[in-house]
Amino acid sequence: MKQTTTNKAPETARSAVGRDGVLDIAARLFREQGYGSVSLRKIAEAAGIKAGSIYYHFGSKDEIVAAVLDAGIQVVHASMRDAITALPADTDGETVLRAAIRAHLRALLDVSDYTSANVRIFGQVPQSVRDANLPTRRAYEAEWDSLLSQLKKDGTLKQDVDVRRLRLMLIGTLNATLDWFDPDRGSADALSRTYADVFLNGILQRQDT
Amino acid sequence: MKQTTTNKAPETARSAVGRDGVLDIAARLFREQGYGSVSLRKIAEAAGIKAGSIYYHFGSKDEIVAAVLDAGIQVVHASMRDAITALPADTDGETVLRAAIRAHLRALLDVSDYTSANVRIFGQVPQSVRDANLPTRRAYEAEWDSLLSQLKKDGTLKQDVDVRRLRLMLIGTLNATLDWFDPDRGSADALSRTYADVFLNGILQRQDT
DNA sequence: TCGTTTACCTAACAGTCGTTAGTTAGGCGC
DNA sequence: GCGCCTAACTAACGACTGTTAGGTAAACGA
Repeated sequence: MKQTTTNKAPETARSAVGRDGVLDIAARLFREQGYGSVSLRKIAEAAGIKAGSIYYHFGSKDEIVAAVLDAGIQVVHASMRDAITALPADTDGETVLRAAIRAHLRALLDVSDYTSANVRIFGQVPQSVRDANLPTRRAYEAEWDSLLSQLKKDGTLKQDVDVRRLRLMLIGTLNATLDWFDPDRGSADALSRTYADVFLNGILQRQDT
Repeated sequence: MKQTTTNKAPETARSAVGRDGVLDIAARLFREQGYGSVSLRKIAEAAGIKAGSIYYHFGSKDEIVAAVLDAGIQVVHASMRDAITALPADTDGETVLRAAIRAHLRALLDVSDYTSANVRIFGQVPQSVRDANLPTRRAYEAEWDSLLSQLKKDGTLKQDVDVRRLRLMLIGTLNATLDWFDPDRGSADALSRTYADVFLNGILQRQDT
């Protein structure tokens, strides 16, 4: 999603940001300021070009924001899938779930302006743009449901958990972190361990010690 | 926060919505559509008046949205405090925490457009408006920290929980519900029980059966 | 009955928005 | 050297924004 200029770096005009560069900048601004406060003129200025020039790369503002949203899910989806497929086949369920949580949180907080922009602005964009992002979202949700269902079947999770509800709760909790996370107070990885501890074992002091 | 017309119902002009009525409508629109897409003209139209007339009741759009944000926290704060002070003094810690979770979720999902509007638009409003809402927020957060600290001290909670982090996680999780909650799929109270079960006991199948 | 207050109205302001049309200049293949 | 492609530019469009100034009509206290 980054990797501008596959070969020789164009440098045609002064700026040389190109389509990918504009998209990177749009994602960063959307993450920082939300959807409504980011105008095409702001994006253009940050990219060192003029507002009208954006229409050489994109057909509309909606097209930009839709591209940002899709890329955001694809990044976190790939991050989560890679994390769990990289584990040995006989890894226990708890470890797999911890890895998935860590991968999601990493993409959200450390790696990708696209993923954080998606979480931040999804609720602010026009309905049509939201709808266009839904298939990509559903694929990611299905990946989680598949993982959680398997963990339920193999006895890692309690048998009375509602997979869909648990997935909504999990992803909602992780995404909410974006509102208050401060890297100076602790890394995303440390936070993911806390999250996993709470979800897996709860916060209640247990009698059976 | 509702209760328009303490005594005789003005009915002066045609609409008779008044300041409180405009605020109610603004809160509803903000909850439904977010901050950026709700103009003063939309609020005015929904209230049956003209845009300029809003300036009789409020000095600016920021003043409206600030009033909505403050009321939103006050409603959920009162809901949560009332719920726990209504319990008998010797109520066990787990029950108190469950009551607090239920009260927050009720205010958010069932009772108040103000609370849901706050959660929805807080991240979208200008910095100055956010700052103005902070003292009210901090008071509510302090109430939670006080509750969680006491539960930790009396041994209800594990001794290694970080109160601040747990509070951020808890409220973040509850608020995230707003993005997907559908009353047709289950009540807010039923959902709050699921939340409490997960947070208190975790989702892991336990060996000690 | 008169003056004041309350709650609205109309009309316009300057600014910003997404978007479009037409133009320009550098680099590459032929 | 000529023509094309790429990536920008300028200038303007209509729509919409928050906001203001000044006017109006109904209700109320004296």
